[in-house]
Amino acid sequence: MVTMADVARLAGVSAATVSHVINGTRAVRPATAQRVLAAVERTGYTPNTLARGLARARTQSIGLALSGVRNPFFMELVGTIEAQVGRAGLVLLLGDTGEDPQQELRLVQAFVQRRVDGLLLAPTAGAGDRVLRYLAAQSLPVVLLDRFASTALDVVGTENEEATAGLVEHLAALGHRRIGLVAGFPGLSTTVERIRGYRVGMLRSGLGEDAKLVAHSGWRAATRGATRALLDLPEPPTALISGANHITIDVLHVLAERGLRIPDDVALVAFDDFDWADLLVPRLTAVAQQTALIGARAVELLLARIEDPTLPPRQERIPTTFVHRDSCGCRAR
Amino acid sequence: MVTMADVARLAGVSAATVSHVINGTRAVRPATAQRVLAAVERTGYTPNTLARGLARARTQSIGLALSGVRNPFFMELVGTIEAQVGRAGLVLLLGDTGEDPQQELRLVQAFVQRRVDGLLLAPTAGAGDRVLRYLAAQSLPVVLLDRFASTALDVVGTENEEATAGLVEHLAALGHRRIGLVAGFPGLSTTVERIRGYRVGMLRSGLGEDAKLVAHSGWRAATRGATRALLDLPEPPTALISGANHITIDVLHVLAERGLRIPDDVALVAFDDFDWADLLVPRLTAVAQQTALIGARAVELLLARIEDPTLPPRQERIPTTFVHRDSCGCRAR
DNA sequence: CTGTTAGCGCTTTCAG
DNA sequence: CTGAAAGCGCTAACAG
Repeated sequence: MVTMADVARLAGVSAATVSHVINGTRAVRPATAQRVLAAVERTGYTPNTLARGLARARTQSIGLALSGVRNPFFMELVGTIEAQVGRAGLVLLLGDTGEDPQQELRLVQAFVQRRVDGLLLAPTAGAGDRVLRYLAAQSLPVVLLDRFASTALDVVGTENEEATAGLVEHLAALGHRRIGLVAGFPGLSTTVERIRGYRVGMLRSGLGEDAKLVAHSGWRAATRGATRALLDLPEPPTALISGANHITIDVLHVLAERGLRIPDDVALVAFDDFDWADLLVPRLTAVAQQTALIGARAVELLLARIEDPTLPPRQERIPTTFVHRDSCGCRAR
Repeated sequence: MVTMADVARLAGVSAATVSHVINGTRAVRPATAQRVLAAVERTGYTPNTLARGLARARTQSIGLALSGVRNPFFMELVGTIEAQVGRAGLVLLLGDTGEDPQQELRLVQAFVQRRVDGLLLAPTAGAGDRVLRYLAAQSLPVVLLDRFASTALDVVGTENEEATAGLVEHLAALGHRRIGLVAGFPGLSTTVERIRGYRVGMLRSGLGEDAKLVAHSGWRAATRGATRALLDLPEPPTALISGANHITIDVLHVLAERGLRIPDDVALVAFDDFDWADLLVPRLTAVAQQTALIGARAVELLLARIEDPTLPPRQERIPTTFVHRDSCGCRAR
């Protein structure tokens, strides 16, 4: 591996000069610069970012920790974030928390050890304590993704409550009285907020609260079990709301396995939209998160905070859009 | 930020000793070790991986470069690879090539500068030259993903040709004579192999070659256009094969927009399966790639090569599985 | 079993 | 406009 010293020798200058022409960090006589550049070219020199990072205490990299296997929504987010980060000339370190606080902590520590300049994190449900405290101690620029787990940090996420309430009201307006919710991973702020939104919607629609109508899911098997339990109620719901991306797929599977027709036997609306949602029969009515916006905004906030760590914490709610299709039973449009 | 020297001072030992107890790299008197560990604990010391990497010429990180936005299949791959890499105690740097050779080169260079220990790359179509040559010059452990773009490097990918031929034969056995193919991104080895497989299948089935029956797609708009063109042929195909993941979604959209019924108006089979493929009506018949296996194997090969860079190049073809459902027109099972 | 001493490759004062 | 030199924080001989 060719080093800066090699280039310096070949160009007949000092390492300092090489460094400066490479970084454009001080004026260099054009002729000298030319020789350096030529030497770089000839040797195929590539700066060693480790050494640079060590000297500068800046690595031009940021960490992203979330739970992707669990959630297609996050995989989309990874895409938009990677693009954004790349455009800023930074490199992305990616890790999967698996929704496990232990793993999450390990991951975040690994990132810290790598001296990332900033961190994007979708905190796990149990995270409240450990990771957030650890992060605070590191005074590392952080923005939380999707989940409002702290008011002391920047957070970018979706407006969950009103969106879910809207879903309920839509169903209620169609005459549904028993509306079930298959809620997301327990303990996440998104889950909590969507459940709250569901309640608000029920109340506003003059429908009582019936705790039995909200099913608490977990990992895949649990989600299907919870859905079946809902359908097995003495008085089963006539309409279902799926609380998230991956849940929708499970709900659809269960409905199919029971031979229930949508929307006639049971209407369905979902939180989170898909590429292929209008390929289903009936086409899926859903609330869509603005993934690209969320990702872009999160990166912006992080870069700003890296620039100026003293900024007051900002919490941003990105609005959803309602995609009115047919599974709600409207024969829409 | 607390440094190793701080810990050493607090524990009343030399930095060398601290280093050795942390890395378990030489025997240390238990009592001493205890003091060091205690000091680490008290100070909340976190090793600086940059410095370590600089000294060891090893970063415990690997780079992954592919085109995710373009391809859900790759996003799945990212998931399995991340898990595998994490399990090995390494960190993953992720970058998106956008199927653009320029961007790909920049990305790979960024990874090299970061001194990743190894690289996983799904080379772009135009990559043959630049990147691969650059990589060769770096003598960096590399394994290519999905695309057989070099015989000098390790490659892990799917068995494309026979799988596609099988799809054709399946359709032909059902009586189809005009079978169309919506091929993938031009120039990729996967695309080339699947087209070849298509031809083989046609020949074996006693169907001639008709170049007009294979549509060459590109980015999204192009894919839909190509599909429409196929359907607008004077003698349109009675069956369609989708050449990849994302193409299937576009094909389905076009079919829907034309009001064509599957499989009656046109049968459809696809390369690549989905989570939700059996939620469609009719359920989609497809050839599934073993994503998890591909990812796992790629990481294994890379780790092995990092251990021993002199290994001869290995090229592995992971077999596909045929998921027989209804869109082919069999009313299967 | 432990400490000293060189680096690893780059950046950045401080002089000139 | 340019060079010398002192680190950045850690590892790894080399001595004891």
